[in-house]
Amino acid sequence: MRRAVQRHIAIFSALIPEMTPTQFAALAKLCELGQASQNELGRLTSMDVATIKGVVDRLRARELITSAPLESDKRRLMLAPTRKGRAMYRKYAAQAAEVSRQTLAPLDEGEQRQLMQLLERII
Amino acid sequence: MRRAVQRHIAIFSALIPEMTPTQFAALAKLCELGQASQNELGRLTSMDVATIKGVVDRLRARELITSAPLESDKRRLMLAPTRKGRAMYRKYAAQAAEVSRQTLAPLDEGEQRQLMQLLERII
DNA sequence: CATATTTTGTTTGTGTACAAATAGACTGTG
DNA sequence: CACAGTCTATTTGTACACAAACAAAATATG
Repeated sequence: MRRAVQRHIAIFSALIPEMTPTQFAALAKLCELGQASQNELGRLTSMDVATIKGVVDRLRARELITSAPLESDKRRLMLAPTRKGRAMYRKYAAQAAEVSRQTLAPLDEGEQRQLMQLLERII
Repeated sequence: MRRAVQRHIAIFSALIPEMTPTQFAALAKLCELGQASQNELGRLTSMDVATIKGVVDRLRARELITSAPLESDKRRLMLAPTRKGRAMYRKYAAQAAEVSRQTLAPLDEGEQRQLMQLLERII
């Protein structure tokens, strides 16, 4: 599994050198949701609180997302993609699908579905 | 895949808290080989040169392995497990198999074999 | 209402993981 | 022999990934 992930990340970096798979995952999820708190986004992308903080910090530093404390719950840090972040997401959405395609390329379509289903079940 | 690896690591940590999966992988491979250069061990465990260095440093700090420059090729750093390292490996070899067993537990035997084979093919 | 508990976020420390630059040692070829 | 190219290891910098400890805010419960 570790090696498979390594290969997947290598393919991602080749096709989308502008950001990491983790950053893209967070940005993509946030674009789908429109907005979310940092903690929510972490849960939805399976990232630790410390990890998501780092990812969010880097996305914010690149002005791909914004963050602001929520008035109604001052603990929560609401995140939203910027125009630039949404543009970045749109730009690479198709490429991201291509990453999956290339990663699974050695398998035929049935095998690909099978692998995905088996992985789902051991999560 | 990332989530599956996360779960696998969590199971590993629960059963073998004394070391990380990466450290165990390196120690196990070195015990199987008897000895190897740092670079060789890195290649055989799919670790980057910088990564294997860190892993080796930590294993050596815990006196699980030794390292010495090779007389016949002064570039190479020959590694070997210590008595303590071999004992550690023996102690956890069965537990490591149990980690795999638990990780794959949601699948029946045929599905487990299938998953392994599919993963092999996308490496 | 008061306080115990939970939730959210931050900080620190350790451990992978990889790229790129560097240095020293070896090998092959002219 | 010389020296160009290769191999091994190190260093530095960036980016996940998680545990543990902490603080502040919100909620639950008596």
